[in-house]
Amino acid sequence: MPEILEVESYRVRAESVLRRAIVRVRTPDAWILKQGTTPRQLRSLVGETFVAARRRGKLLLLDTAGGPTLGVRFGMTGVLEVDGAEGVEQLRYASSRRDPGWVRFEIEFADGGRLALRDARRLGGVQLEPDESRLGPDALEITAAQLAGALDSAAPLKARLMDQGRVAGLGNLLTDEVLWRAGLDPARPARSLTSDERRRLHRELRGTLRQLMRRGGSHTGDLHDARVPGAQCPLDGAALERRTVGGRTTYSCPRHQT
DNA sequence: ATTGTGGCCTGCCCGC
DNA sequence: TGCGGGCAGGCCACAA
Repeated sequence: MPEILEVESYRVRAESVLRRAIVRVRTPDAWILKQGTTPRQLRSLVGETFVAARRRGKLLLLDTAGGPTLGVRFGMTGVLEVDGAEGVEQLRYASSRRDPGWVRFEIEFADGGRLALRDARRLGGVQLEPDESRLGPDALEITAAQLAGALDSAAPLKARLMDQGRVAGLGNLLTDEVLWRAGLDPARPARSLTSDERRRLHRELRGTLRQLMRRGGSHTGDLHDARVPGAQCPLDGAALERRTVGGRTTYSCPRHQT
């Protein structure tokens, strides 16, 4: 499940394709072309070079010098391959199989290298000129004030944190981990947080993302192994609650998340 | 406008 | 051993 941490590691890896001439674009699966992007438009990348690898939330952005910007989304099982290697060593739920039929999009460079999207479940996507303005502030950079703005809502706290238009980058696992660490009930109305609780959430959000980045990804959280039916809270031993919040399976501790 | 719901996709895992 | 059903979840269309 590529969340912000995995996509950031893809972005770093994608920097190695900058300034390399694009000689071929393959689009074997038209399904993953989004927002009306056509194979013909994508072939206009031939002759260009990428000059910057950016990221906003879970969206990877590859800018060309004079041509369009390429946007890549990874869905749940998407993997970025660069010159045959993967940007993330172990993606939970993403099979490590290298089925050639799972390559949905591929760019070849003059030196023989390549950049490819491999996605077993086809939930990822590729498009030219993605609308970045639809995304909220990036979760790795978000300020306390921006977070407070994102939480001005009656919607459940978790739903708001996962709304990519409000905060960009958090998925189901990271959100559960952050709220568990912050001791906040995912189902609480977002605007019910006190200023102390908002400060705590902001601090835990930043700390969690940085720590899990160093550990190796969204699946390395302290709550992660307990996100199974019947497990106990790793913090206080209470029986974890499993429910649906914001449309997503949610694990939380009824004792210390209030 | 805001919030919630269902569906898409398909590999994987569990129980029979 | 094979098979069916449920599940995973990012994202989008649509409903209320």
